[in-house]
Amino acid sequence: METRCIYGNAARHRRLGRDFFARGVLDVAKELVGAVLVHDDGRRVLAGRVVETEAYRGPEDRAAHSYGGRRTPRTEVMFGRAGHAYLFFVYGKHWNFNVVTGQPDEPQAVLIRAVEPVVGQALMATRRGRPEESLELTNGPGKLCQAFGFDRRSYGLDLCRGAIFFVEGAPTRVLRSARIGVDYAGSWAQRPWRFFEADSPWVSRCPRPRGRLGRQ
DNA sequence: TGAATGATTTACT
DNA sequence: GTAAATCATTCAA
Repeated sequence: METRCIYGNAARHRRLGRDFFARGVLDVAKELVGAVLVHDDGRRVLAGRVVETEAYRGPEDRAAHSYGGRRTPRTEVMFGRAGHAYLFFVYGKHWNFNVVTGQPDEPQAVLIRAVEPVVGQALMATRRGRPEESLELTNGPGKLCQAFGFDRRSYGLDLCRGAIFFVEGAPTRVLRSARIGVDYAGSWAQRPWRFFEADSPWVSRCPRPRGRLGRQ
């Protein structure tokens, strides 16, 4: 599926479709790094290259909101079809944006943790209260939601159609680490289910090096 | 109906 | 480096 040009050059951009998302969450999380997240509300366009993701794989993953098959109004969308948006509110302030993956009744999702702004930095800067060139625009899951204007209104939206979507990006070097902020999950927190672009200044934080050479 | 808590961010030392 | 902010969601009663 073609979309109109959204960032700068004349290249054509292909929207990621159902088949891309209806796979295992680890594959999708890894391959989303380098893709471009777009929010086109018809008046303004925002876009950013995904540089950091995390995979959450219920029901077995203790770190996932869908752990143990927990099916609530909040997690409901994760039990449905891949390619839909799962948003949740945390710490009394922040929204986080995910895309559902896998097959129905496999409650998985990829958390988008950081992007590199590509289009619409001025609006992102206004919403974030930071300069346009600031790394703080979108280098965290809550920050990018604020910059892109994501909140409960986007819950359940189909990312294969509509105003919010991903387009294919160029391949890039992807590293992995443990996920962030899920220490409550015991050994599940240690699994290397966080994926991020090597050498990107836009990732939310540098992973703690593991091993003498800082290898992943 | 009430209590606990969190897939974070920010300010401050 | 630490700590406070702040409220929707969840679960127990």
